[in-house]
Amino acid sequence: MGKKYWLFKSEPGAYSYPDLEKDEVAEWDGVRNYTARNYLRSDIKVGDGVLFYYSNAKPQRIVGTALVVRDGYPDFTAWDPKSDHYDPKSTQENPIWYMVDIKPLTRFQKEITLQEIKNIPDLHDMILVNNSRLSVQPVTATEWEIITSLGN
DNA sequence: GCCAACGTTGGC
DNA sequence: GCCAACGTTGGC
Repeated sequence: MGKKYWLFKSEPGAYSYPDLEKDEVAEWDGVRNYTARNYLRSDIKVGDGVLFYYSNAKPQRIVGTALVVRDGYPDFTAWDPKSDHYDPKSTQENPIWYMVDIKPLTRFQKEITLQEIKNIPDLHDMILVNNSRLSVQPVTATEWEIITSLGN
């Protein structure tokens, strides 16, 4: 399997790119959507590229890239009753939710806004454009190339 | 702040 | 298993 590409969303007030740079490695926890979970559990692998997107921001935009440094493993925050992401249906024997670890790669010199993406015909098929709700989504190699060459 | 789109829940 | 009702996300 070759290298694959993804887009992860975060609200900058909840977890920003500078937070990732400070932490050096982030556990991408708290995803509670089955489509996104399937990607995290089965498809996202060490070495894959991640576009870091700010949702609910002004403007919404991609601010940089990150690198996957750990394959999917159970999201233990689901087991913690004190966590905002607690889910009593998930157990250590039968975990429901998964996460990966990422580290910062490059912070864009020029951030790419959602509006710019919508203005580029070759990016019109991005899930970001067509299903704005999915918080972990695949990106094609072509889309990755266009966006990173504009940003860096 | 509004609301469309989407995902999940639960009654049947 | 279907689908209506509800809750959430996130763009505008």
